[in-house]
Amino acid sequence: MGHHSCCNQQKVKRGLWSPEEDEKLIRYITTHGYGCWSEVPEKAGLQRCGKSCRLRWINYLRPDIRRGRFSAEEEKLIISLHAIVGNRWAHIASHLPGRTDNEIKNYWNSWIKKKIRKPPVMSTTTTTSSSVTTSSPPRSTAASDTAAALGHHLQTSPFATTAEHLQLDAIISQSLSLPPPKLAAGGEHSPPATAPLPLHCPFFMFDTSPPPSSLTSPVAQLHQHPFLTFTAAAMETPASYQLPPLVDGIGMGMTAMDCSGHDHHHQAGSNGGQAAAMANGGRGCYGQQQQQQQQQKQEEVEQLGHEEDQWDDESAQHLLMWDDDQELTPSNLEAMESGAHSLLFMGPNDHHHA
DNA sequence: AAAATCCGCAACCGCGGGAGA
DNA sequence: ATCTCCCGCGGTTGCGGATTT
Repeated sequence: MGHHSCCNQQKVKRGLWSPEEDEKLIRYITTHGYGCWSEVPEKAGLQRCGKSCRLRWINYLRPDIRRGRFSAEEEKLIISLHAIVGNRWAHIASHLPGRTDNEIKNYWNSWIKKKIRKPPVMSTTTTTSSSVTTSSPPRSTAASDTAAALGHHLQTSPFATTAEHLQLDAIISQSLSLPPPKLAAGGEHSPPATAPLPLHCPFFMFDTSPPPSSLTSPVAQLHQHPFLTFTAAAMETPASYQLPPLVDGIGMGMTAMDCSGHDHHHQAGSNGGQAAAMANGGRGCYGQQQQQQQQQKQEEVEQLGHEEDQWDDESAQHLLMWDDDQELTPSNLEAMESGAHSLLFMGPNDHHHA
């Protein structure tokens, strides 16, 4: 395994940076800038490759870098953005000033993944904070529809333009920074008027095209649900009620997983925490035919040891775990609908895996 | 107290894409 | 049209401190 082309020279140092090296790099960049990274090491008197210098500067030495723990708001933002764009860490980082993609990636891979593995305790007595989400209805907004359409387009079209990516970016930014828009008026499936969803509720990037009129099942009625607008195609396939793809393959092949398992234990999808979750307003939702699979999984989970530390984060309290080897069944959907679910959270996807 | 294990984080690696020759 | 260089990104590794046994 050779090093990167810029690192082929002899005497290129690797590993941790010393304070002296940091100082040299800072001094050089603050006085000269970094026009061409490949030239930086030589001009700065460093025995590093340009790539290493760039990484060190961007991830650690930049003056505007923000260090320390992620705040609750940042955490929610990460969750929401990840639900939309998936593992595009640089994209997510662009919405979190002072945070680097590397930092967010590490954060997600450790902390949030751990949370997904240690699911919430579904208490019947809701907390004060959860009262917001349990009563919050699904909502659909013009912005989310636009984002959904854009997301679908960017995913499916090889000719998507930079402007379209920027547009999606703008919508995301706006939606995450402005107060939740009012619910659309009217509609036979209008949700009850309740408090707006909290910040952490992400968009749904599903196809919002109307279902065939022939569909009259509860599943089909979900199309009218402003918050659960799955594709008609997905709903029409009895064998596998899989969620339609989100942006860049997010949600591909993801299917429903039990959310009210015994002992409140849930497991995210395997393959390194590839999981999605759906809030269910504090209620469990089961697919009966999933029970056996679930039990098997539960046993595996229990063998892994138990969650003594409970998942008490508000933003994660009502997540229904999904796994990519299980199916989203009509009964699941009905249960979700009746529970006035407020959050759909899509975890990392593994569509890159073979 | 020492060894083993876990976990967070910094850094590396490989790949894809854009720009320029 | 092709090649080369460089940048930026996501995935992965490995170090070192913290925690557990």
